[in-house]
Amino acid sequence: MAANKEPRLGDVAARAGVSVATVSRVLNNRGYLSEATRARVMAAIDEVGYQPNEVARSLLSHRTGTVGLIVPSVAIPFFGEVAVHIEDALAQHGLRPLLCNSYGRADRERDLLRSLVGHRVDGIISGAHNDQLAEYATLRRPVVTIDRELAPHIPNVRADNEEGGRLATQLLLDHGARRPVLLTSRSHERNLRERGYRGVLAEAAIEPLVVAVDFNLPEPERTTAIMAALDSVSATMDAVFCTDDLLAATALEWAHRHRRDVPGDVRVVGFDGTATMRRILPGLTTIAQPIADMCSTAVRLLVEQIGQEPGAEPTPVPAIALPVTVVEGRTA
Amino acid sequence: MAANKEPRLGDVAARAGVSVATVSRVLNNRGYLSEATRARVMAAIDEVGYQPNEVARSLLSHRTGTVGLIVPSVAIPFFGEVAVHIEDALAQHGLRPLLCNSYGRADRERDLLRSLVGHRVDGIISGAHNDQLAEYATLRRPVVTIDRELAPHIPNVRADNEEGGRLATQLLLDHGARRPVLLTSRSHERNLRERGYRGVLAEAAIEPLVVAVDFNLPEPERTTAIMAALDSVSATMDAVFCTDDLLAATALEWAHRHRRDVPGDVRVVGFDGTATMRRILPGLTTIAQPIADMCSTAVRLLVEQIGQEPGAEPTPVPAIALPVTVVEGRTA
DNA sequence: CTGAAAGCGCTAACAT
DNA sequence: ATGTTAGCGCTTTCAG
Repeated sequence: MAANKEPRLGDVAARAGVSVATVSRVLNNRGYLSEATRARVMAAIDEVGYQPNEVARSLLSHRTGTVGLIVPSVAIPFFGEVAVHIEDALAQHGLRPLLCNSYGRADRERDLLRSLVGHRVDGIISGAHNDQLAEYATLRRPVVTIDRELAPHIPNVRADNEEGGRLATQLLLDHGARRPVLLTSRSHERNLRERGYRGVLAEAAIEPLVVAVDFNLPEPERTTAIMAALDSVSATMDAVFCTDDLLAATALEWAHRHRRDVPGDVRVVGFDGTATMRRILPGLTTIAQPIADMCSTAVRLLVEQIGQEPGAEPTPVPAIALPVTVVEGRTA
Repeated sequence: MAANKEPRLGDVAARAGVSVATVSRVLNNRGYLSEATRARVMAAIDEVGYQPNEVARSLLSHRTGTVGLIVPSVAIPFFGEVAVHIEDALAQHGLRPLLCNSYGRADRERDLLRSLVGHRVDGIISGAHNDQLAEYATLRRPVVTIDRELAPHIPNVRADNEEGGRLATQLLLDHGARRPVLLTSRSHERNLRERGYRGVLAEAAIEPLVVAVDFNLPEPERTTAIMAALDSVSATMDAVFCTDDLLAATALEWAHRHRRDVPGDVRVVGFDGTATMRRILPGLTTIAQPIADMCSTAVRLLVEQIGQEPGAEPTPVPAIALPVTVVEGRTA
């Protein structure tokens, strides 16, 4: 195994017979250089296989080129896809994500934040699900959230969840459902997908029926809970709008176990529409979030904040909601 | 937005009325300290909300506390799960992963490696799929691969793929299949899952039937290609062993479209058995890789290499193959 | 027990 | 056009 000693600027300088400053200049393409020395330095650089030490550069520039990416778990298809697109968008700005899985635990997220600040990340993109962590307020670092309202002054990018809820519910009604139930992870005022669902049902004068199963329950409790929740409304409903595709998958399994035909006996619509999910369950009818757009937007907002670094005016950026699309499958 | 100026050691020192050296000592718990000053410094530390600058520490210690994690894409369930477990295992050693998606492109992987070395990551864990990138040989940095033979001296952790191939194939035969086809992403001598498949068929005196569809084809070409591949063997086969669960999902869709009952007309077995996949397609019969074990083993090997840093004896670590398990679903 | 000072690898004045 | 030097924020001898 090669000795772990990377060549330094001085090694290149010595080799090229110039000073470190000169090497630094050709590296950063700054100031006046004679073609001759530039060439000589270039040669020396790849003779010794020199690669600038970004750590040293960071110390001076106060920029590490890294961004903390916090998600509940990249094993969840939605966040896996988010991670890919974020990484891609960051790369276009010469940034790399430090991956953090919070598992939905507030304590872990707190530790992660400390660690990221310690590493002096240039910014943080948070898609975690713990609402309102006070720590974010005192971070002294640019933050952008994905599908999560953290605080009024923190930019938030998300899909148009309420419209998505409306589209899903309307689609079920259009296909003949009379009693669509909402299966979600947390039912509350600010659940916009739920609000869309309730809105459409109100117009249609249909009584809403909501069942909730906590997103962060461990398996197999979660699956059991979902099954039980569906059992509890089984007699009265003829369709399910699931606020994410994973719930929808379990709803399909529930129907299968109960010999209920989909969409004949019960219609199912999901939410998220990740590429992976559509590959695994191509038949699933769902509402697709514009993940790639959301991610490039989030990165753009973050980079803008990083750009005006010091402590400039907050440039008010309200929540940005991007349009969703209906993916017609054969489950609704 | 708060000014992006983190407090420095000097700020704490001034506040506590001591020198920076003393603050450094309490931070690192080194040398002799009077309880009085220690307490005073501690107080000062959290009065100013001090958080050590890891960048500066890294410059001195030659350790960044970061590890490059290269995978084709965390949006792929297997690699998403790998990423989660790697992050978890790294965290136990105070390390964080810098996430890199190679999309299976060798040129991108080359760039990623350069960038990671530039960032002076403490090590690299590679689960990417481009075989034999020469760059790895000259990395001067600890490397461990997951499910990938890079070079004889680079430790590799993987599932017992050949045994998995055998188990899958045997299971199909046991369930009555007479002509199981292998659907894989690349057919060749060193495809161990394929070797297991061929081995069992040889014993049973059944002619193997292999169709391959490149893993890195973009959608929707890939799905089309898989469908076509299955069409091409449709008449002669009665079962499919897919070398990953994504292929299996598409095989199920193929059967659905052709009104072929599963497992009545055609039996399907997959490979990987990630938690996510099992949640989405709980009925799928598959061979589960011990992902958590593989990841903690990979991290352990990496940390050992990092520990003996300089350029010590390579401590020969042959490929480690961990046992797989059969997940009985209802597709075989 | 604590402080002063050197230096990690690099960039940016300031000289020459 | 190129070299010298002073830090970036921290740890670590070496003094005291």
